[in-house]
Amino acid sequence: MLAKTDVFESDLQELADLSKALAHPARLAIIQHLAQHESCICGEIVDAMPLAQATVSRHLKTLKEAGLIKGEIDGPRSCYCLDTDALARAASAMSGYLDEIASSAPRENCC
Amino acid sequence: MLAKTDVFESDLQELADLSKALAHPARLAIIQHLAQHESCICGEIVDAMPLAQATVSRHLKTLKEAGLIKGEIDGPRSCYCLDTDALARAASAMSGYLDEIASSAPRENCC
DNA sequence: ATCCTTTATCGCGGATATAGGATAAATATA
DNA sequence: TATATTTATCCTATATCCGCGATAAAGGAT
Repeated sequence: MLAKTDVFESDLQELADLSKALAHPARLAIIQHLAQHESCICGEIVDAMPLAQATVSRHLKTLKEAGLIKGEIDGPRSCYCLDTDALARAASAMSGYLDEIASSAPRENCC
Repeated sequence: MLAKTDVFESDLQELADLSKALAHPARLAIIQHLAQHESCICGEIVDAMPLAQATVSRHLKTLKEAGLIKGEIDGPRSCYCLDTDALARAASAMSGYLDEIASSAPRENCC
């Protein structure tokens, strides 16, 4: 893209990036899985998803690039887990935006 | 897509769709603009965005298809405004998901 | 050293997303 | 009726996303 997005405020850009990371059910399911299970071995995530290993690995990379999860490549095993601080910041940013919208006065005079 | 996404739970699919609608700074800016201004004439939204009219119109369509905004085509003018009920539901769904994640026990034993 | 297991990456094909010029449609106005 | 205004849509180009088979990389096991 021709960098036309640079003209938007950085907080909106960050929130858009976060939304993009959340914009796939597989990634939402991976986050949920990591939250609900002790283990975070990659193979178990793959088994829990109805997708090929390569596809899951790609989603994990996307989540890692977004900073929502952490991963340690440990030889033939990889350990993934949530970045709880980052997720808390993400939740805060998202609810901050949506609450600000929700608290705006309704427009009865149109639509 | 080969309908592979159908295998995910519908609530995750809906949340992913919502996230996708929010996954562009222009759309976030449009929502913010509609929340902050009385008027919701399309032309004013176009003027407020650093994008071409055709591009803004497409983003508006995306938001409308996601159910986040309402629009009335009224001759040569169009009136757009927030669907506050839908946005409230969206905020609830998003925070419900993220809070559930955040409330999961942290995993000190890995990563 | 040779397999075996696990995971990341590459490469391809197909589907979407994004941007915007050009144009059409709808209506108000002169 | 002719014109101007406003907005949606069409079209094209480009970029990104998605899924997955194939392969590479990195250890562990025998």
